[in-house]
Amino acid sequence: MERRTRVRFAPSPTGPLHMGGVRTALYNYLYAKQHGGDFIIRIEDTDSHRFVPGAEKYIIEALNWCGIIPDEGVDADGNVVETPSEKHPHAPYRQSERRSIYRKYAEQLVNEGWAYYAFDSSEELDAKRAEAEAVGETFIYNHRTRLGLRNSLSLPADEVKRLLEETTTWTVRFKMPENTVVKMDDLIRGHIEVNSGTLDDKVLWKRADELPTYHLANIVDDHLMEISEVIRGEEWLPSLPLHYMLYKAFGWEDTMPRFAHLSLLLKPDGKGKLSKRDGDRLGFPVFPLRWVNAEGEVSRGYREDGYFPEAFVNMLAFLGWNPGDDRELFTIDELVDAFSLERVIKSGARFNAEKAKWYNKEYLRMKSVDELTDLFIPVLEAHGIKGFTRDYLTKVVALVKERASFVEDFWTVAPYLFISPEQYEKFGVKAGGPVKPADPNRPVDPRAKVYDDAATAPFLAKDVDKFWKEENIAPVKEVVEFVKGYSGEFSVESLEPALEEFISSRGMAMGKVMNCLRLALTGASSGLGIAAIISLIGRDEFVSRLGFAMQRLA
RNA sequence: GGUGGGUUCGUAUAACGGUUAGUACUCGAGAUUUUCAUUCUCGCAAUAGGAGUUCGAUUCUCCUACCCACUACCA
Repeated sequence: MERRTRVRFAPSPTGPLHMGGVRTALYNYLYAKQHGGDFIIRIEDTDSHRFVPGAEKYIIEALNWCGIIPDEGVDADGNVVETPSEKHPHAPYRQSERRSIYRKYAEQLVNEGWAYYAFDSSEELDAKRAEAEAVGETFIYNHRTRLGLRNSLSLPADEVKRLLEETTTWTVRFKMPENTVVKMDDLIRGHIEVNSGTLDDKVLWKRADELPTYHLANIVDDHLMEISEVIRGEEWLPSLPLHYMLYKAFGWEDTMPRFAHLSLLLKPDGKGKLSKRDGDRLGFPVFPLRWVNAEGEVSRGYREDGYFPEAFVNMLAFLGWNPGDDRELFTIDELVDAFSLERVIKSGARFNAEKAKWYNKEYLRMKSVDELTDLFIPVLEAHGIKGFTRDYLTKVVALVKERASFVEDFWTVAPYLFISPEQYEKFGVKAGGPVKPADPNRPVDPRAKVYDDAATAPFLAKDVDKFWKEENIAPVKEVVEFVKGYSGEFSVESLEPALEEFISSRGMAMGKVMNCLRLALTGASSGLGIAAIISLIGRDEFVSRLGFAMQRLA
C-alpha cells in the first residue's frame, strides 16, 4: 500500500532564510508536487533564546517569492495556521504552540526505559567539558559517563522524586544503547551504519521552559503529521541514528519516513560552507530577500538585486541536481516533472555568482518586451526619470534587451536615451584648449533630466580625444546637416541605410564619423547604433545635442 | 581527537566496467558589426595519490591525503 507523499520544510525562525535553506525547501516542494503529495511548512521555534522577530514572516515571504507555495501549515495570507481545519488538520504548525503535546512522549520514553531524568546543571556540564578539554579529551554524556552524573539512573529513587518535584532545571535524556549497530538507509547516500556506542545521550525535553529539543519535537511532529519523506540538510546526517532509535523506541518503525540528506552549499572560493560574509566579501546575495537585522545591518537579497524568481529557482535547483541531459533552463513546473532524488549530487556544491547572472540573462531574454517595459518603469523612476511615453519605453526596451542581464541594465546601458550628455570634460578632453562652460540657455529635451554635477553623470566615455579629432569634425557637421534635412521616416529601417549611403558617397570613413557622432550624441565611446539613437531621441534633440557638443568640445 | 559524509576541467556537472572523458558558465582567439554588446566558429582546461579486483576501472574494494558536517538544555 503506497502512502500519500507528505513532506515538510521545517525552518527555525532564528534569522533570514539562507539560499541553501531555500534549496532544501525547493527540493521538498518539487518532490511533493511530483508525487502528487503535500508540502507542509512547520516552524521549529523550540529555542526561545534564539527567536528573531520577523524571521518567520521573512521565510514565508521568501518562499512565496520563489513560487514555493505550501499546501499546509501556512494559509493564503501567509500566516502560519494556528487552529486545525479540514485543509490544515495538523495545526498548530508552530512548535511553540504545540508544547503541551511533547511532554507525555518524553515521559513515555522514560517509563519504557528509553530515557531518563537528568539533573546536571549547565554549569556542571560546562565544567566537565572544560575539564576534559584540558587533558585533550572530549566529554560525552553517554553510557560511559552517565552513572557518574546526577540523573535518575545514578541517584536513589526518593532523591529523584524530590528533585523532580522541587527543581525546574532538569531534562529528559535519551538513553543511547551501549553497543547497537544502527542500520540506516538514505535516499541519496545509500546504506549507512553507525554504532550507537559512539553517540551521546541527547536532551529530549527541558523542564525549564517545558519545551522539547529539536530531536524529540521533530520525530513526534513528523509522526503526527504523517510525513513520508524527510528531505533536509547534510548537517542532520550525524543525528540520523538518534532519530532511527527514537522511531524504534516509540514503536513507529513501520511508518517511519524515508530520509534524504542534501549536501551543503559551499563558498565560491576557499574552504567551508557558504556564509553571509562571503556574499559581502564577493559581492553577491546569499539571501533570497533583503534583510535588515536588529543592529540595522543590511544583507542584500536576490529579489532586490534584480533577479527574477524563476532564474533564482532554476539556478538553485541546479546546485546539486541535474536532469541527466544538457538542458539547463527549467521553469518550476518543469522541475517538478524532471526532479528526482536519485540524481541529487552527494558532494557539496560551490556557489557560482557568474552562473546565477547568466540564468537571469536567459530569463530576461525569454520575457516579452511588454512585460519588461512594465518592470522598467519603476527602475527609471528610481533614477528620477519620468514623462516618457510607453511607446518610447517599449522601443528602448526592444533595443537594449539583448545587452542586458537585469532590468536595471536597460538604464545603465543607455541612459542617454533619457538624458542629454553634459560634462564631456569630466572624461578627459584635453585638446583644443580650455573647455567652455555649459550654456545655461541651451534648449534641452523637456523630458530629460540634466546632470549639472559631472560626478553624478552616468556617462563613461574614456576615449574622447581618440574620437573627437579635428579631421572628423567637418564630416560630422555634414552628417548633422544631412539629418536636419532628412525627409524620410525617422526609423532605424529608413535612417540606417540613408546614413550609410550618405557617408560612403562623400568618401568619409564610416567608423570615424560614426564614433565621433556617438560621442557627441551620447557622451560615450561605445554603445547603440547611431541610427537607432537618432530615431529614438528625434530630430530636435539630435540637433540640440550636436550643437552643444560642437560648442563644448570644439 | 572521535563519528559520519564527500573528492571528474577554475566552477556546476555528464559518462550500463569499454567514449578522442561530453555539456554549460568563466576565460582566450577569430568572424560579424559604425563602436560596444549580441550572434556564430574555434580553443584552453579534469577523473586527488597509491594498491587491488578485471581482458579492461572515472565507475567496484582497500589504504593514504585533502575537504565538509556533527560532536550544546541550537536547530
